[in-house]
Amino acid sequence: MSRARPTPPPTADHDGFATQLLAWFDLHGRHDLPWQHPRSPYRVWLSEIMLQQTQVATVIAYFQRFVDGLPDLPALAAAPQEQVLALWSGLGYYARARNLHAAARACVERHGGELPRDLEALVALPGIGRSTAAAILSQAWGDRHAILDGNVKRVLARYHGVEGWPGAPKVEKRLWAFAEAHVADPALPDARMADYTQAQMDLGATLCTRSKPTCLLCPLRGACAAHRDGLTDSLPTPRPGKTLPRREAQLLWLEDAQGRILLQQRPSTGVWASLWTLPQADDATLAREWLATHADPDYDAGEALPSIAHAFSHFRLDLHPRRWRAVALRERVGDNGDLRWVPRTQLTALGIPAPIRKLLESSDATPADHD
DNA sequence: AAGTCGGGGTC
DNA sequence: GACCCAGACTT
Repeated sequence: MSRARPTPPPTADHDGFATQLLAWFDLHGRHDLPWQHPRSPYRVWLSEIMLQQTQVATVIAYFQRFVDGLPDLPALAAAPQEQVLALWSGLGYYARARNLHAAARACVERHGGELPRDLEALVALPGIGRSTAAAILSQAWGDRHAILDGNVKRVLARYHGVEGWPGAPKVEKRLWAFAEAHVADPALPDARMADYTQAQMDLGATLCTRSKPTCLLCPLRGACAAHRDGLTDSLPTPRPGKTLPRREAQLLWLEDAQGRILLQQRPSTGVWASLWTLPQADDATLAREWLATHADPDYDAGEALPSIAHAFSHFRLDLHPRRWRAVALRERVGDNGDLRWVPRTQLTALGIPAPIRKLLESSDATPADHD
């Protein structure tokens, strides 16, 4: 060792953690998730990517739609990016979709069209980190690897009484050490690695929840430090607070005489990268200039629609939509570059951010006669 | 170590 | 409103 550890190494590793957990899983775990039947490396991989920072209930419908359209790795690799983003549309964190796509193509080029059964090779693929790679290997093949996702962090922080925000590298390193120690327990059979990985996540998702954990039914309560010390409400330590900045933007909703909507593809970097949205301006003055440059109607003739408040992880965005109907674009503008007239029936084929799609679908296809 | 990247569920 | 969630990536 290059340096002395300030904290003692995990010693409470072979204490029945895995044994108790597996016994509970057999009776009370989730055995009917879509990616478990059938369970294949491709389906496990896809589910793990979709489940990054996203809850199971949200993922299920997206997973079904995605595997219906792209049922295996070669199909994903051969698909155009537009289709992949359309299937991901509404799920968020769109870099996951682009990385998934790129990783599939890398597997075709480097691994014979299959997902490699190797931790380092998986981590080398875009979008797959240490925990996701371990989850894939243990669930798809039963290989012996520790995972450390949000569920396991919460379970281990309570079970071992680990204080400090789990996102801090120092705390995360301790949690990894505990996770590895449990996996090294000889009482955990190789044949049960897939169940063991699933069991940890099921416990965290159904009993050891962030608020109001159901300790009465927990198979680990006998050795849980937080339960013993009355710290289940304060562990894991919450993330340090930060106030989010607020931004505003104007949305220009233009429809032509046929009811088609003018959409604009966003740049390949930044928020909503490569997705299709309404043309956007930072303020009303710039919105007026954009309209004067691209189309004929008077700005003030547009219908001001209710504002939309949308929260991102790192800022809040207030969108102010304004709508014009039966618009014609100026010469040399439209259906070129990043602008496209899109019929309403084609909206499902494009990757569109959730609040924009909700706005477009909330309104009548025909011009409103009210006033 | 901090910032970037969505959207929905929960309290 | 604030906080969280089957994280990874960039700087």
